[in-house]
Amino acid sequence: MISLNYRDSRPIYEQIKDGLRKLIVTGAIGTDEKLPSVRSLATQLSINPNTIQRAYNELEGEGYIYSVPGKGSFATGDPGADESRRRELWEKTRELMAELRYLGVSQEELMALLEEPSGGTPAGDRKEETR
Amino acid sequence: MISLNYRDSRPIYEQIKDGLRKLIVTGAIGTDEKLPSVRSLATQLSINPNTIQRAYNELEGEGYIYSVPGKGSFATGDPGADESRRRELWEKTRELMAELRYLGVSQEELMALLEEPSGGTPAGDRKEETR
DNA sequence: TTAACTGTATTAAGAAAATTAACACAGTAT
DNA sequence: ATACTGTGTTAATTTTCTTAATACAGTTAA
Repeated sequence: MISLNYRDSRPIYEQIKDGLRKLIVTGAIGTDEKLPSVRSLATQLSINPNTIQRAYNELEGEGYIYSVPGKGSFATGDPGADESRRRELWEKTRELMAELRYLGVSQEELMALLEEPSGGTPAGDRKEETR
Repeated sequence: MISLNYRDSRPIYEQIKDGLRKLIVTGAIGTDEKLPSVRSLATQLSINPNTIQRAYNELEGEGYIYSVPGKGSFATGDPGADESRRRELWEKTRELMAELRYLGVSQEELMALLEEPSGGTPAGDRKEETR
């Protein structure tokens, strides 16, 4: 369900946050669907429950999941309430696209990002220039 | 020129990398223009030169700057040679946009990201739903 | 009701990563 | 020469992340 990359410099709890968030926004985990319990996921990934707990706690802070003591943690249906997160992502996306343009990706290519929600690559690799 | 946020969980050298990269891709630092020296930037930000060195070293690895011992570090004109970085950004952008959609940003709004390279906000804030 | 789950909290220790410190060497420019 | 520049090294320090070992209370099913 989620895989950890120990060569990655980013902390484990961040990788878990990203992994779960991705599962949620892609619909792999539906609204109000139950997430693996803190302890079970910890066992499954062979890490400490506290690390999972931290990830869950922060995801709840971001509005992506909600937790009910005794029952479990579940995916939030509409996290759109928190304006801040949306602004943050919006800004980050703008910056990434600016950088892509700087790297030679054309306006037309960028439009592909809007159309096909899944696959795709920066496509037309420009011919090599020797520096 | 660059500001550090000590409340940010991300390491300083990462913040510096992002800051400089942004200055470069936005053109604030032009092609072959000299960046602040390792020592001067360290003094300016009140941090250790080694931390700056690490940021510069990694930025060079990513192709955004090049360094000449004795002279200084300069912005690369065409970093487009490294296909990997472009793929990475492309993928990351796709994911961000998927998440924005999940947060309720419409297809039309996303298009605004393509047209106006600078300002803008997620615009139409949908009316509040009480959860 | 007992047993096995759930989330949450706390305190301490350990491990890993980031940052600082103090140098040194060689190339460049004035 | 003097003062810059990037680069390299080693060690200590600080910060962050991760683990460990519990505990408590609510939930669920046998």
